[in-house]
Parts: sequence; structure tokens; C-alpha cells
Amino acid sequence: MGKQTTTKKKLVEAARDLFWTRGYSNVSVRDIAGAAGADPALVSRYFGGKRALFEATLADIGPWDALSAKRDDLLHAAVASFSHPFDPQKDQANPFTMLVTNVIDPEIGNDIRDLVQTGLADPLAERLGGADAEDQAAMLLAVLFGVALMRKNFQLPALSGAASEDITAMTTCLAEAALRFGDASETA
Amino acid sequence: MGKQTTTKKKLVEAARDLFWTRGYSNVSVRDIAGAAGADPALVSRYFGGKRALFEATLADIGPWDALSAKRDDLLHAAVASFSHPFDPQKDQANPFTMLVTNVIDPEIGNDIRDLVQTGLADPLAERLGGADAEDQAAMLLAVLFGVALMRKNFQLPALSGAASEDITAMTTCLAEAALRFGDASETA
DNA sequence: TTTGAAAGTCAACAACTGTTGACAAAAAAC
DNA sequence: GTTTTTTGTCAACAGTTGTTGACTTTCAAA
Repeated sequence: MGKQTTTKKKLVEAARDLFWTRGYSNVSVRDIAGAAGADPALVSRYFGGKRALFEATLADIGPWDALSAKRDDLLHAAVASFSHPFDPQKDQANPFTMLVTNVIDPEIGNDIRDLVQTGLADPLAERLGGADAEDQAAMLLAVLFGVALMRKNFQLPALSGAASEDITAMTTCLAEAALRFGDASETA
Repeated sequence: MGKQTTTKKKLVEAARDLFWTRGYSNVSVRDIAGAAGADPALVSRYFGGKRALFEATLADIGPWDALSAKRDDLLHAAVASFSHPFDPQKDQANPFTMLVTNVIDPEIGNDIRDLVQTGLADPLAERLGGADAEDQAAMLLAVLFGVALMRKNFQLPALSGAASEDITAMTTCLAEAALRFGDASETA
């Protein structure tokens, strides 16, 4: 178990690859089946439908690992997590980029919003603590998602082509600025 | 002329309202025609097709007004432009939010990328000047688009509900940080 | 070898998409 | 008042979508 690549698993991987980069409603069941070398009918048979296949795509996304980092490494880990692909071997899209690509969708948009709120914004705010934690979390996410948007979606050559260390440095600097808002009375 | 609301103009306004908020491929010609109180066939007849109607939607977007602001007001104008609706009377979506909502689209995505590059990033970099102008422009846009993304697409309550002055202040502060990258030798 | 469940294939369905051509109504030109 | 142009309506088209049911193949258990 776990090592064999069944047709079911092939479908999930093809679905992740396509859904996460092109967006849910821009990918057809036939596209996925074709990429997986399987029959379109198997999607409904195995998962119960297109929607359920997308949710299967989200199943093995763990909690945001940056949240469990030490206080000093929190920013570094957060910035890094936004540029690592989900499966480095297959160079699959980043889960955070996936969120940006699928919020707009009329069918799954609300699920994505919930995911961002309860999986990123809320725990981050709690982790930061303080009176203005919510604002700080929102602005930090704005910086992280903003840079990801420029790179992956708008594909600005200044960021797409640049060395990733430079981008990381600049992003980290902006992220630090985002955490300086509000309470100057940040005590223990 | 210009005052009467012909069916053609109604179609463009309905198309702008829907395309800009829901995204190009998530809106059908019948949706637009229904919202405009017109027949779906008129879209092809008047504009030549769905795609052309979308482009008609972009027609009367002027150049980025922040670029023509004085140096000291540049940031303030830039931040403000990202939160003003296109048509205040109709509370229509913001052109910058429209860009985020439509980059993903397989049909018009490339046009949107071109628009961001040649209409925002390039002129902004030229306006800023200096060796690292491209990086600064990219990071400034990342901040602006990031905050817009949090508000309009992810709809974080921390930003959606907050007083717009507070958001403006925080955004401006981050935008200033984005312009501090690279050349410490910023001379005239 | 026979049985029976699991895995996969194929054609077809209803719903929706953008677009077109034939037609009717209205307005303008003469 | 008649013609002509504009403006709008309607039904239908071909293509794509997700999904279903009937069927065949695979393959392990008896």
C-alpha cells in the first residue's frame, strides 16, 4: 500500500496539477482523465463527481507549517512556504497559488475563502497575539499573496526571472513591516 | 450624444459589472443580456462576439492616474486608486480588482498580463527611475494587489469591515517600504 | 473451472455554451 | 405614404460540459 500508483491516485495527481494552475472551472473532467490516461467516467464513479475530485485534491494539504516554527523563524518559514511547490518531484503548483487561482470560482470560491480564513488568517492572528493581531495577519498575508500573485499569475519578468534569494529577501523585509502595525505595547 | 443609454451601452455596463467581478469565463452571454434586459444575440451582432464585448469593457479605462501625480503624492494616489470603484454611482468593480479576477482565464489571461506589464509595471518603473526601479515597481504592485486581493477576493473581515482610512494608512506604510529596496544611491 | 466482485470502457443523456440566419418592428429618409 | 435603414426578436445550430447506465475485461477466491 502507498507505493503503487493506482488509477485513482493518478486522477488525483492530474487533477491537482490542472485545477491548481488553471482553476477549477477552466478544467474539464475530460482534461483530467486525458492527462491521467484514464476514462472520464471514472471521476464520477470513484469520487462522486468533479467537485468531490477537487476536494480530494485538498485532502493531503497539511496545516501551515510556518505556524509551528519558532518565533524568530516564523517570517522566514512563512515566506519560504509561499514559493515551495507542493510536490517538488513533479514541480506541482504551490497550495497558496492554488488559493489565488480558485477564489474567483462561483462554485468553490466560498470553500477557498473559508480555507484562507480558518486555515491561515485566524491561526496566524492567534499565533501573533496582541490587540492588532488581526490587522497584522491580514497585512502579512497581503504581502505574501501579493508577491505570489506577481510571480505566478501576472508573471512579471522582474520577479519571475529574478534569483529567488533576492525575492525572498525583499518579501521578508516587507513582511517585517507588516508586523509593525498597531500595538507598540507588545509585551508578554 | 453620450447622454442616452442605448442598448449597446447597457450591454457594456452589464458586461463590465459581471465580467469584472465574476471573471470572464464564469459569465455567459445570456447572463449579460439578461442583466441588460436585451437579447443575447445582440452581443454578437453589435460587438462581434463575447471576447470583443469584454474588450469593449476595457476601452474607457484611462491610463493609471497615479503615474501623473507629483512625486510626493505618488504613493497616496497609487494606494487610493486601488480602492475607488470604476463608476462610483453604480459602485462598479475596481479596474485593478478586475485584473486579479481575470488573469487566470485561459482565453484572456495573456491580455491581462500584457495590460499589467505595459500599463502598470513598465511605466511605474520608468517613473520611479534608478537601478532597481523594476524590483521596486514589482514589490509596490505586490503590496497594492495583495491588499486588494485580501479585501475583494478573500474578503478577510479584518480588511473588508475595517475603516478605509486605517487600511489606507497601513497600505501606504507598506508601499513606502517597497520603494526602499536596492539603490541607496538615489540621486538626481 | 466456475463464481463473483472489482476495474475499466463505451455510447448516450440533458444541460449549457457562443453564434448565426431568418424574420418582425420601429424609425428615418425621401 | 412609401421606401430604406436601423433595431430588436426568435428558433435553431454545433460544440462542450458533467454524469449515468449498460457492457466488457481482469483477476482473485471457491
